[in-house]
Amino acid sequence: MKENKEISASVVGRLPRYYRFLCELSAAGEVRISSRELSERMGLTASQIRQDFNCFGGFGQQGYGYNVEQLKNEMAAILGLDVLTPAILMGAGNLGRAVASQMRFEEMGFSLVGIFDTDPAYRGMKLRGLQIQSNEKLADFCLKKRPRMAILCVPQDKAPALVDELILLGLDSFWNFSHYDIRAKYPQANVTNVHLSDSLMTLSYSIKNSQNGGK
Amino acid sequence: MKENKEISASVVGRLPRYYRFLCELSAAGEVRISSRELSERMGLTASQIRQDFNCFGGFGQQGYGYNVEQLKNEMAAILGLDVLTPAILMGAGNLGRAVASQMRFEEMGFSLVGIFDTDPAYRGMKLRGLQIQSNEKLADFCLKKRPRMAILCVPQDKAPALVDELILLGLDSFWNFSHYDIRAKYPQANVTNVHLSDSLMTLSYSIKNSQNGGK
DNA sequence: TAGATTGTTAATCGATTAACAATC
DNA sequence: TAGATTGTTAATCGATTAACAATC
Repeated sequence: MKENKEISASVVGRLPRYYRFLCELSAAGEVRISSRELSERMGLTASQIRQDFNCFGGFGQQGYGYNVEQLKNEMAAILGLDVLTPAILMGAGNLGRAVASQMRFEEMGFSLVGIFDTDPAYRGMKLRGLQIQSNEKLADFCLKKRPRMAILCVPQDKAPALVDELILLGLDSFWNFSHYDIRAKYPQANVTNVHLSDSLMTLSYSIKNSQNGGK
Repeated sequence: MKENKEISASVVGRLPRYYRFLCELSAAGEVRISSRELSERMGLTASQIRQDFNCFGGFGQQGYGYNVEQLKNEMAAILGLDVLTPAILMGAGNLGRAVASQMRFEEMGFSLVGIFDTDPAYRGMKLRGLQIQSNEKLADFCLKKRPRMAILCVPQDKAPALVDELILLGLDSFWNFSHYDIRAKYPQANVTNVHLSDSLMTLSYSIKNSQNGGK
């Protein structure tokens, strides 16, 4: 793997999709694939695919293409799926519970080790075999289990203080479902934002600006 | 509004965030804002902000800046939030229920008019005052209520056939939480994808490629 | 060897930033 | 009027695409 140059966000953003297609090809028993074939399946150019892969090294073979299994494994290693980062869920509301019960964390480079919510109504409830705990137990828990990543599913106004606390407790990575801008205050943190409402408004834009517009 | 040129996806992707900041400014009672001030708050360049706004028309005034209230309203109109598109939720699993109960559809240009799930276990359950219905009632429902958008929260393998059906029933827009590539088959559909697992893998990448790497 | 397809360099395209004249 | 800030054009930067020599 070429460790020198920084990989652009555009390239990184395409990696999970490459990985997904390679998993499907692998599951379907395909042994080799050319950049042209892959480009047709994925709706990209073959050039882009080769450029993207070559950010990380030459995984192909001239005249042959790429070995599906090998490329899939390379991709998993690049994405860091082979090392599990311990993660906690903060906020066990509708969205938090959906995320906790639905995501296959272990296949995505994480293991969910704790779930916290301030609301006593959830106390005792279990998700994925994990009991929902009070935030009062957070500090102790972090000392013992050393989670590194937090999934932020708390209400907007609770996010800033909570992030401050989590940073103090040694976490440095966030999967952020709130609109709080973590990177503004902690530029060194690893942050991936999921802004569902932004995504929905984007759809509104494209509907109202399509041929049929308002209908 | 300049109706001529197509607006790039990069610009459209920034509109909801502009709108969000303008709502906050408005709520805080701010009357005017300059592109420089806004750029500092948002972490963008003033140039970019002015370029973005001017895709849609000149909303500012030289020497003064922008009127917060007016700009907010313009933004809402551009995003099409003032017209509600009727939408249905397909799939009332964890994620579907979270989305249905959490999103403020009416503030984002949509109204949720129906919820459907094949699983009889959900029959009778209510979300936002809407009863979860059997898919058998879908065709009749669409004839009556004419939903235009569907939120796809169904398992991977159910998506292709379901989209075929929804297209036949007159829907042309999708908020897609599955990995099924709707646009490949229906290039004219309005589609916004939410790929939670891709998002999570992206975070894994940035963690494992940060200074501390694997830890 | 001949054919295929990569890895990589060069060309193009688009998006972002800088600069500044227009003007409130 | 003088100062501020837009709208817009030009310059820069980065990402995508095309081309092709290297090579399996």
